[in-house]
Amino acid sequence: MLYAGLMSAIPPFPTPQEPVDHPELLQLGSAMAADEPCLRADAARNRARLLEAAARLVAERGADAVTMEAVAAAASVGKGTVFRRFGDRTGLLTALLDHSEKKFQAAFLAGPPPLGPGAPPVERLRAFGRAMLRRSADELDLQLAAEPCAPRRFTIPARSVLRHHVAVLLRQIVPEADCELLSYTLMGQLDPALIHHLTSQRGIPLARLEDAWIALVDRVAGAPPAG
Amino acid sequence: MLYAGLMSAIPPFPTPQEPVDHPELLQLGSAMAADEPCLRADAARNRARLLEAAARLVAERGADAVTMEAVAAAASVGKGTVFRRFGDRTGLLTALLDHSEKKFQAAFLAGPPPLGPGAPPVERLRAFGRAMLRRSADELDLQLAAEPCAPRRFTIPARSVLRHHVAVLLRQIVPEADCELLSYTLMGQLDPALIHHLTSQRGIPLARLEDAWIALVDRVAGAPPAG
DNA sequence: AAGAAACTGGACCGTGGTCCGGTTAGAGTG
DNA sequence: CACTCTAACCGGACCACGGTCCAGTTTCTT
Repeated sequence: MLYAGLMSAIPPFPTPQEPVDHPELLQLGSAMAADEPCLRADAARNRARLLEAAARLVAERGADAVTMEAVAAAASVGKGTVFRRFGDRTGLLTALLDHSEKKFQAAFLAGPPPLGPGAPPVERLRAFGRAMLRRSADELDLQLAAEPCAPRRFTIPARSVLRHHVAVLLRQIVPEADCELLSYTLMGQLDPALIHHLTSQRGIPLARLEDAWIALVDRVAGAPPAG
Repeated sequence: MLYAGLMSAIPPFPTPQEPVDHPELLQLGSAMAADEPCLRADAARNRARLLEAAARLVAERGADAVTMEAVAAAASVGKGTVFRRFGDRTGLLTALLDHSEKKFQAAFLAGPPPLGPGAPPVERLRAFGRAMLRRSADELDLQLAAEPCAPRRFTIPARSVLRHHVAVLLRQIVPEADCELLSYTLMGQLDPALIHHLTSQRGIPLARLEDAWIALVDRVAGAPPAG
C-alpha cells in the first residue's frame, strides 16, 4: 500500500508546511505521478515505513494509539525523523488520509456526474454532501484525530479545496449571494466533528443528516422544499 | 472582580464536569445567587485567587501564557489544586468567560427586544447573530483558547445553550424544517474559530460577516433577499 | 575521492494531566 | 468553649506526549 505525499521539499527544519494563502488553483496532478517529490532514497524509505507503521497502529489500536514515539519505534526510526518528515502529528495523520482525499478530489473534479462535472450545479452540490457524509462516516476516528486545534482548523489545505469547490458551485446557483461565506456555512454541516457528535453521541442516523443536507441546499438555492 | 462558577461540587477527584446529556432546560439562575455552591472556605478563597491570577495573565501576556503551572504559581497554590477545581485547562478558561456568558444568556432570554422576547422570531434571530459576532470579536483569544479539541467541541454546555436558543427560534420560523440540525448549521457561522480565520487571517471585515448572517437568516426563513 | 547538502536519532524541554500522603476546615459532642 | 473525627482539600512529585535541537552519519554530485 503506497501513499501519496503532500509535503513539499522541506528546507532546514522549522518549516513544516506553509498555510497556502490562496489555494485558488486546485491541486491534483501537481505531485501525483511522482509520489515522492525529490526525496533522498533513505528518506523515502523511512517515509514509507513510517506511514505503514502508523496505518498498522490505527488498524490495531485506534487513532489514539498513534503516538509520534510509538510510530517512530514501530518503524525503527528516530523520533526526530517523524517530525522532520511530517511536521507534526496532524501532518502525519493528514498524510495517512491523503490517499482517499486525492481519490475524492478526483471524483468531484473530474469524475462522472452527478458528483463530477456534467450535472446541474444543484444536483452536484447535493451529491457532494452525500459523498462527504459517507466518506466521513468511515475514517471518522482518523478525521477527528487529524483535526488540528482551534485556530488552524480552517487552514487545512484539503479542507480549503473542498470548501472552494462548494463556493464555485454556489456561484453558479446563487450568484447574487456572498458565496464565499456561504460556502463556509455549508461546509460546517459536513464537519467531521459535528458528524461524530450527532451520530455517535446523539444517536442521529446518517440518513437524517443526508436529508438535512438536501433540505439545506434547497433552502439556499431559493426553492423551499415544503413551504 | 468576582466570577460566577459553573462547576458543581466535585466528588473525589476524577469527575471534572459531566457532559450534560440533554440541556433542554436552560440554566441561568440555577447557581446564580450562590456564587460558590457549597465550597469550603479555603477552597473558595483559592478558587477566587486562581481566577484572578488567570485573568491577570491573560491581560498581561495573552491567553497563551495561561499555563496551568503559571496560574498555580501566580496564585501561590499547588498545581493539583487548579486541576481539582477546574477539571482541565478548558475548564479554567471557560470559568474565565463565565461572567460574560451569563450576561449574554440573560440578554437573549430575558432582556429587551429585539434580542430578548417580544420581537418577532426572525428579528430576534438576526439580533442574536449580530450580538454573537460582536461578543466573539472581543474575547476572541480567550474563546479560541477555551475551545477543546475536536471530539468535545459540541459538548460545551454554554454552546449547547446558545444552539438550543437558535433551535427554539427556528421552530417558530420554519416549523416544517429539521430545526435541530439547522441550528447546528447556523451556529457554525458564529463559531469563534471561523470568525478568527475570516477576520484575522483573511481580512474580511466584521460588517460583511454580519451581512452574511442576515442574508443567511433570510434565506433560511424562505424569503430570499434579492431573488 | 571528496565535499556539501540532506537526513538521522535520541537527548532534552515544557505542558497537560494524575496520584497520593499529609493537612485542615468545620460539624458534632460534651 | 475545647476536643475529636472525618471528609474535603492541598501540593508537588510523577508520567506521557508533542515538539525542538544538534552532533554525527549518509547520500548524491562533481
